[in-house]
Amino acid sequence: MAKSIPTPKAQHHHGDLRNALVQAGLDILDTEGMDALTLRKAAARAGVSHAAPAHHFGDKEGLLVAIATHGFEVFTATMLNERYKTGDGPQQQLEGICRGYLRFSNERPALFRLIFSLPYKEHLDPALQTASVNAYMVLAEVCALFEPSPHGPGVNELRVWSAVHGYASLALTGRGNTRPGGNPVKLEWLIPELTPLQPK
Amino acid sequence: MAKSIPTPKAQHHHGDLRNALVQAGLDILDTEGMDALTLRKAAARAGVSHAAPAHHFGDKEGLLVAIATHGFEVFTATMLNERYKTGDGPQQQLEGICRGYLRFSNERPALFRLIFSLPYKEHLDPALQTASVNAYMVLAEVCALFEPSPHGPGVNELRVWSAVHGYASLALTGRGNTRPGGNPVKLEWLIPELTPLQPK
DNA sequence: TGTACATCAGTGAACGCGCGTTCACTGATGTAC
DNA sequence: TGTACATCAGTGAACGCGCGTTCACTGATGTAC
Repeated sequence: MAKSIPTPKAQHHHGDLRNALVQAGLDILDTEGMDALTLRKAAARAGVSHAAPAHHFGDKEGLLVAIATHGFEVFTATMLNERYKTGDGPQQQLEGICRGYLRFSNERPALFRLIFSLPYKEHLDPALQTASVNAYMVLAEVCALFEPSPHGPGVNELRVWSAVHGYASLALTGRGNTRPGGNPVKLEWLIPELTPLQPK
Repeated sequence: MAKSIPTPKAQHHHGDLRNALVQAGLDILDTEGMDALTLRKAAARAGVSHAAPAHHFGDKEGLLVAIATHGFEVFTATMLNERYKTGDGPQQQLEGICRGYLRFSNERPALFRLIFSLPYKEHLDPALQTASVNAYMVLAEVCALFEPSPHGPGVNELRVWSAVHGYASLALTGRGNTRPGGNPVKLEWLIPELTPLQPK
């Protein structure tokens, strides 16, 4: 049995405040956007005094890093979730993760912007680094099902990534469909054509 | 002859304060970044009281729009400036404007982010709209030198734009060269291959 | 099992800061006659 | 050319705001014995 019955009254010890603050931050991003994301609002949404976040994150940057880390994890999960939906072939898998990419940027635009606004190389937070690399690995794994680019390793990944990231970014500012006619854009039009590996 | 000799002392009438404030804003963006761009700092850099900007721009949004408008014009000029540097052929022109695109994003990252962070469709400021469309027209004109995409009008533009915009954005966050080896990325690797029109 | 004590987590008040905006004002400019 | 007056552009003081951060504190938890 639990040591004490949790009452609706405020308890001094939250128990899982760190995660609660990250969740609060994600909620604020999704509902009010980046500018509204402050330590004070996150604390308020978590039901805690506004000085509490300092204990867990030190400063605001710390909270942003924690949120971005979680954001990359959600991002990775979204891509993986779409990966096999169309089929098992290399092309279907590639389309799947790109569809996941666009779904994430479309459904959680503020979070998408946040995770790609933190500088990559200088930032040494290990958890963030890991989460970021894991997201990239989803793409790299699928690209390994294709013939490597004649221009060198990683070039296929870069081409696909640039195309889908660019389209996602442009779409977020309302420039996704500047064509006169305006039929919906199909994902296949954007993804560079790669040659699947021949099974021996 | 001028009516009065301009003295180094502060004059009540600036004469060209609107442009001076836009220039001050551009300077701040280039040297200190987006977060440092405030009405008060722009006024200070223009050598004017901090309440002066309100007369010309109403509020902060107004200054941002004016800066972004100028930003689009510089962006357009940068692309045009590179357009013929490699050669007259369609492929060379296309590479040229893409090189200009990347040069602009690389040299003026904060300005680049600003012009693509203002929402496109909802924003009705006519000058900004015009400047933005003019930038797009540079790309559209060069794409007109190629066979139109079988998928419909504007699709070639969208593919090229997505690729180069995505690469530019990723490079700004330090993700432009994630490949193990790390040879410099060549522009031709990124641009989708289009078929030049056959001269009849 | 009970007690003493160290450690940890969250509180609440206070701090200074820079910000955008407002407003009555004043100095400069332009125009009518 | 000169005068009166309206209009315009920039001033400087003041306002309230929300923010991140600090700090002594208190309540809760965990541990040693």
